[in-house]
Amino acid sequence: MASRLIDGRHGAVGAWAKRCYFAGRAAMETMLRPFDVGSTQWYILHQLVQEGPTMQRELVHLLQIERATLSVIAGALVRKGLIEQVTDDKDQRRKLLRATPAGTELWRQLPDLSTVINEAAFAGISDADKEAAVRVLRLATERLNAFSDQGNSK
Amino acid sequence: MASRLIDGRHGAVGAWAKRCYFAGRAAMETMLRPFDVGSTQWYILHQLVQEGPTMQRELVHLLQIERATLSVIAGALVRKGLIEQVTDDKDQRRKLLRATPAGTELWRQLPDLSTVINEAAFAGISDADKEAAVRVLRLATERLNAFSDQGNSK
DNA sequence: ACAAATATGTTAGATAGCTAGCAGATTGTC
DNA sequence: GACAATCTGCTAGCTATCTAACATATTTGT
Repeated sequence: MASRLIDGRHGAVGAWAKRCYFAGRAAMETMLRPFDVGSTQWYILHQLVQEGPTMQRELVHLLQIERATLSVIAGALVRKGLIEQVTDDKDQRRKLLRATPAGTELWRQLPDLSTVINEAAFAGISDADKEAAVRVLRLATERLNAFSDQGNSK
Repeated sequence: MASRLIDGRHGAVGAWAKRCYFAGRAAMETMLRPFDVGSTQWYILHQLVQEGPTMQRELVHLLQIERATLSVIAGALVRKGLIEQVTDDKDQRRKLLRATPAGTELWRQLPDLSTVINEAAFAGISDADKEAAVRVLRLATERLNAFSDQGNSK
C-alpha cells in the first residue's frame, strides 16, 4: 500500500495513515531498542504492570490483534523472562499473564513513552483537526473491514 | 502500538491510523489472495506494467520503503516469475525491474484495486475532513521521523 | 592514479501482523 | 451421558517492515 496507490482523488489519507503508523512505531522502537523490547511487547508490559495480571483473551481485545499474533508476542516475553503465563484453574483453556519481578523491574527503567511520543507527534494540533482525522480514519476503517468481510464470505 | 496507548488527550489519532492501515491492507489482500500476490507486490506490478520498467532504486523512493525491504519483495516476485531483474550496463550496481510476459498477463486478470478500495473507504467523506486528516497525519509523521532521528544520533 | 567516501543491492535476524488448521477444555443440547 | 458446537491457545507458513553488516561498483578528492 504505497504512496501513489492511495493518492489521487482521495488525497492520500491511506498513504499517510501508513506512514504515520510506521513513524510512530519507529519512534517507539528507537527508544526501546536499548532495552530489547518491541512496541507491542511494551504495551503488554504496560498493561500487566499498570493494570495488573490480565487474561490472554482479554489482551486480544485490548490490543485488537488476533490471538495467534498475541500468542507469539507473549511467547517472546516469556522467553525473555519478563512475564509469566499461568493456566486458569476454573477454565484450563485460559491463561493469565502477569509480569515477573524482572519484568516489573525493567518497566521501572523504561522511558515514559506514552506521553512523550504523543506529545512529540500531536502537540499543538487543533482539536478540530484531530477530531476530523479520527472521524475520517474511523469511518474508512469500518468500511474497509466491511469490505473484507463481504469479500471473504462471498 | 495499541489502542489505549495512543488514546488519551490526543484523541487516538495514532491508534486509528494503525487500524486504518491494516484494514486497507487486509482489504487488498482479500482481493489478491486468489492470485497469490501481496499488497506491496501488487504495487510493484502496477508500477512496472502501467509505467514501464523501473530502476530498483527509483522504486525505493516511490514506495517509501528501505532498499532491504524492496530487495526481499522483488525477490519474491522474481521467484514467482512475474518480474525480471536486469543489471544496468552503465552502472553495474543498479538493477532495472521489468514485468515478464507472465507478470503482464497476471496483471490483466487482477481486479482494479486502486479505485475500488479507495472508493469503498473514502467515498462521500467531505474534502475538508480529508484535508484535515492528511494535515494531521503528515505533520505527526514528520515530527515522529524527526524524533527518531534525534534519538538515533544522540 | 589511488585512496576514501558514497551508492546500490543483498543477507541475516528481528518485530508485528494475518490465515489456516490442530488440540484440548468447556458448554449446550438431545 | 454423549455428541456437537464453541472457546482458547498454539504452530506453521506467509507478507511486510526495520536495522546492521557485508560486498561491489562508482565517484570524489587529493
